[in-house]
Amino acid sequence: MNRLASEPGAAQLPPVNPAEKPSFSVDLVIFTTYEDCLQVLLVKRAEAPFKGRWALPGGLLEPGRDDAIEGCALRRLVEKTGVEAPYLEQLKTYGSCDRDPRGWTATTVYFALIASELVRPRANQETVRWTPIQGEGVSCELAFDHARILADAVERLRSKLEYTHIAVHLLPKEFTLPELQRIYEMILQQPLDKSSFRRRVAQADMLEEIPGKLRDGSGRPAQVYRFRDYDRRTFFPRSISRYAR
Amino acid sequence: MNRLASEPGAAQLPPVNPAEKPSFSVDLVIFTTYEDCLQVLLVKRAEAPFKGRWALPGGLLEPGRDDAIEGCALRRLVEKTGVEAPYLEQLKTYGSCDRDPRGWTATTVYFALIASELVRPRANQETVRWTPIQGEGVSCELAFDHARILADAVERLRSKLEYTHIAVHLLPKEFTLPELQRIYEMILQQPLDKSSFRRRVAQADMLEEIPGKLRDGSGRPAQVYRFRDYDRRTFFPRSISRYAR
DNA sequence: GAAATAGTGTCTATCAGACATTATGGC
DNA sequence: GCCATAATGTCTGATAGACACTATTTC
Repeated sequence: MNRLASEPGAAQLPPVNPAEKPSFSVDLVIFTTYEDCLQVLLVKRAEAPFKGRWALPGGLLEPGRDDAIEGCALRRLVEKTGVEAPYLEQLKTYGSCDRDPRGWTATTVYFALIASELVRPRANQETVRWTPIQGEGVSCELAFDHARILADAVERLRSKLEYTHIAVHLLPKEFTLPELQRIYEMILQQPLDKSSFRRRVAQADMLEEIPGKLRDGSGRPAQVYRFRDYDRRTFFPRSISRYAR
Repeated sequence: MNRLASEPGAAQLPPVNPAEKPSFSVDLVIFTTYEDCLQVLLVKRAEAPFKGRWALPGGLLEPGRDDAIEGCALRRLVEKTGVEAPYLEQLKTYGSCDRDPRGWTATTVYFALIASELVRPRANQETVRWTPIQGEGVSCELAFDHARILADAVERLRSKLEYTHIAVHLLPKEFTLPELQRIYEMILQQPLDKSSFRRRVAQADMLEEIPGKLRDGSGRPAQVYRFRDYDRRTFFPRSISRYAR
């Protein structure tokens, strides 16, 4: 509040050299659950830099094509997975002069949750594949700063699982409570008490049961539920980790 | 996972027309507490568009000057306030073709908390000023989509107050518990129970008392505390709103 | 002593966590 | 009947919220 009374705030341009603009892209961390494991979608880079390495899907924002950042993220998500109505949330923006050897770049990263049942079979496992999350990331080396980005996304996902219901977006429209609990345990990597988990879900009042039942290979069939309101955000009063045994 | 096996993921390449890059800027929501009210720093726009309107401070990222986005935010914050070590956190990135009449722009917004005692007296109240937060924003009309951005920042601040200790960054290094409680009440806009508040702070074990005391105009003097660790993030097990009476 | 504010003590309704018990299917 | 899993019931220790009470200063 001392120097520069001259600075006109956000008053920018016209006379800005466009070559001095940083490149601006949108990247995606797309999660699903598959074979009892949290998985992330990776693509293999066909060009230098990091040619041949696995990376998060994404690409340059195209001002002539995308009206807004989120629209760009959604478009690329649909292109990659065919899923039209995913859970999509902005994670963070990463930008510096040294995260890409080609120069100053900024990328806004979104993370998405989709049910694996909705993903259409992939054409080419050589260039696009699901990769299981182990700990904070994946076992292979990723291009650019994508390992860091993925770690941030996994942390955000785990954190939000503690106090929201977003895990339902990893399941198809109809599911059972044991299936939902399994998602939580899989991602949080710890067993949860069944009774407490069900009490918590009931209190949130976010599910409605469907009079039909689902049978399993063995044991008593489980009640099938439907998510009541895909838009409303449910917040739990306490952290779910306290349900750990 | 079906169409385009051609897309090389984040592969972006040299031959992109720089004129098609969106403009990329960094904006700041700088909060302080002052005269018993949460305040935000606004600057008056000197140029069109929105000439004469109040706006959030910020400006274009300069790749030749800033190594990273956060560095750019910190530089502009120091320029505006003189505060060297603020609390600074990335809020969100807003980008679309219609948020600025001049064309496609993206802006990464940071929000900062500083103690009003640390701000050096401003040079020119005509172009830069603190403005009290009322409800979700300020009473005057803001330029661009800054009203929406400010509302998001206020919401984030209130939300984080519920489960973290970030309010200490709005106070000078040494303060009393009634002062800290007053900050919480001011921002959350509800009275809190003194006993519960103190129990909560004690459990977080984030403050250490200084054997000296602070006297007030009237009544018993209050113990002065110092924040134990400005880097460690303290999380509370429960939401603080439950302490409301 | 009165007023004002800081700080402590205590009671209680609530509830998370633990675990036992019952329910319902297949074989 | 047995096994496996789903679903419900019950007990208890911990604690948030409420509020009364004590402490320490100024006037």
